[in-house]
Amino acid sequence: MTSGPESRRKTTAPDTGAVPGTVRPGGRTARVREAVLRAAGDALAEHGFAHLDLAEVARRAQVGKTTVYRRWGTVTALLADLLDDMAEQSEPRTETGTLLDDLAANAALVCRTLTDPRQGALFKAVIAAATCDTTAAEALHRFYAARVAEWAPCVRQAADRGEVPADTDPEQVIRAVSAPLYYQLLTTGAPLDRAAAERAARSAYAAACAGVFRREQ
Amino acid sequence: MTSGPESRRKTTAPDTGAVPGTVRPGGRTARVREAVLRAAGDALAEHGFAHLDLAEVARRAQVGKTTVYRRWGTVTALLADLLDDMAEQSEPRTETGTLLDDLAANAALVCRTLTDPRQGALFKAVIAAATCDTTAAEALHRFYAARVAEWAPCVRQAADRGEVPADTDPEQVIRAVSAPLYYQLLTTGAPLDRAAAERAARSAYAAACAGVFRREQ
DNA sequence: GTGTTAACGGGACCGGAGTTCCGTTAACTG
DNA sequence: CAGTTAACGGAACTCCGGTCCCGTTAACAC
Repeated sequence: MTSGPESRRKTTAPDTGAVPGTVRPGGRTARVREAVLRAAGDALAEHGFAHLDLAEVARRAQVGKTTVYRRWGTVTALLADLLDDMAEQSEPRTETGTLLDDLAANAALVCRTLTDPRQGALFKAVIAAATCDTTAAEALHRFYAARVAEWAPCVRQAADRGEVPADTDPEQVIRAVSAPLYYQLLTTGAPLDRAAAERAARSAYAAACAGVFRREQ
Repeated sequence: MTSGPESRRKTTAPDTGAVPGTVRPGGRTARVREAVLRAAGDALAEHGFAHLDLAEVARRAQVGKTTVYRRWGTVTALLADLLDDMAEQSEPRTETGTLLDDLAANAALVCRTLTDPRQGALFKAVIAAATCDTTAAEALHRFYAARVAEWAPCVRQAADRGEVPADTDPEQVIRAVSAPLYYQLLTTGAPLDRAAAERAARSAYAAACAGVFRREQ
């Protein structure tokens, strides 16, 4: 009863089940992706997550509405892709020689990122998306895991120098630097300034020295 | 040219500009509000912020769709009202006698709240809403300001006892307890367990003792 | 170069969120 | 206990986000 595969052979390919953009990722496809991600970032910085619609993104990117829906489908999926794209352009870690200064540098970097109108808006949006969508949440976890892993070595070096207990978990220290900054961004109206960054670094440093972040047992 | 106020006097009142529910807040109006807030909480725990629509809330609450749109209008406004409602039912602070234990009690409370399926979902949703809507953001700030103010006294008492520097800012200490818990909830997949709460309390305590949260100068 | 077909793009289409209209119910006043 | 009218509720309507269809363009293979 099934119509044979040779019947109705059209120029339109049968669905391969795969996501569009994976078989011929060059040229036009790459240009479209770039334009859409840029437009999405712009729209996000203006309207925020709640009022972001794919049709408008398509318009801004001068790309067919259908294309955006076919390749990304949902706002959260687009955000996840945007975050993955951004993960590739992270500033390299600086090394100062002391743990406190390294942490301060990290805090300043986080602070700068969250304060930047464009990046800040993006992060807020992705966090919002992550609260209600698994795909976005996983992208966010991946992103922070990578960032934390990049900065962890400075804690390991400090442990070698004897600045903190030898069995200190480096990743916990790095997260302790970011936590108060994100918390302040989300739950208070107060602006993220240099003092807040300084405090975040000193707080994480004091806790690490006190042995709060030592591994279990 | 304006039609006089006596012309066309209908039974329907002219718009007073005020939000419905403020002039006759008793009886039916109160019942409607209660039913809608309950239904909104239920829907939120199920679908999350992104897929919450007011029509469904109205259906669950067995209330006219029009009523919900008239009184709240947007999802974020409804969330703000829901948060204000929740702010009234906070558990009272416990007093243990030492700062570290007080902070641990606070951390445990926050942890319990965020872990609870219903309250946790609500908080995630409100945070998401706050990232893109001023009304929700203000409600969130009010909420945390109240919570922080409730717990601040334990730091003040500790300062009197000499546990921490006298010019320690109590609110910063309390926020330092919550920050890592919220950060973990949002940016990692790791579950919020007792150990995380314990760490949050000890970290804030160590930093406070080290004088990180002293007021400017 | 030529051929295949992945990927794009315009336009018609559809469903449901949000609005408007107006009649009904019941909260407050005296 | 009436009278006034704030607030509710059903139903029709509008508008637009998201989908579908199908023709066009151009990436990759040879």
